[in-house]
Amino acid sequence: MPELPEVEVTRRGLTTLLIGAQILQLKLGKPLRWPLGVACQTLVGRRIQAIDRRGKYLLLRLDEGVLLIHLGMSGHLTVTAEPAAGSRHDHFEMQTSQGILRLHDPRRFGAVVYSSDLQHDPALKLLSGLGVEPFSADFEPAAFHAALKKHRAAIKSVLLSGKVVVGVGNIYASEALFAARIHPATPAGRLSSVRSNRLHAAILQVLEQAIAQGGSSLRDFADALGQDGHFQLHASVYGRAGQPCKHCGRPIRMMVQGQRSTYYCPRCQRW
DNA sequence: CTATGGACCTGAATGC
DNA sequence: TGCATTCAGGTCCATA
Repeated sequence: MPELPEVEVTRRGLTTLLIGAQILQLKLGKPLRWPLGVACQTLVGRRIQAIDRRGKYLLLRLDEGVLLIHLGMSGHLTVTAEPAAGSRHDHFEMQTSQGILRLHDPRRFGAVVYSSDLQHDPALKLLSGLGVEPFSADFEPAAFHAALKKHRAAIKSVLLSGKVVVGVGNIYASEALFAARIHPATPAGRLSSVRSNRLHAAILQVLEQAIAQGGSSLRDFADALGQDGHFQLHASVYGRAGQPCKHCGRPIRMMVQGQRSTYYCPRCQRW
């Protein structure tokens, strides 16, 4: 679930519920991707002042230090009032004065890492090297085109790498390339400025639309039970191998790039 | 420096 | 029905 839109929707939901909350207790389950990096007891009493996002990382800014949360492949954050029957995949729980923040993450690729100061390891290492935020002023067509020129790999892989722009995951990489009518295997550095501009616009459009749709899961999110949103993704190509292209009717194809599935229309998307 | 493949972990879906 | 294989929304790290 967690591509940038889901993370952003989560961020907004958490912001309305947890700003100003004081941490009362922390509970850890099985190990996540990295250790928390601080004794739980140390964080008790601190307050959540703001919740930001960098790429797919959530940054809970405390009155001292930052809690960095990543949802990995299968992570899901909820806030509930009740202690609730703990599932065996709830690996992080933070009881606050305004509810219990709970990370449910079966695959445990997610992480919760504390940093007393973002200029510090390991947080610095995690956040440095990330590409520009798609919704920042830095994500601008000419700069995007210039950045793509440095890469010889397939445009799909470059989008996924997050080195040029963050937040475009496996689903939206395919979707954005379809919207821009660009073949996923095209070398990134070979895109003309016209096509690069089209991709730039497509990325924004696809992410914005997904966030707007994710808004429907926001209500569920704020729900006391924190049920899963099930907001549907009406994908044009993702997961639609063999089904007709919504534009030309030809069958959508799947190929593997960098061990990830890519979906595309061989007719609408060209080099 | 860029590019590629493996690793991490669990559950659901598919195949025999 | 049971068991093995494949695949899944991410990204760090070692290697070439």
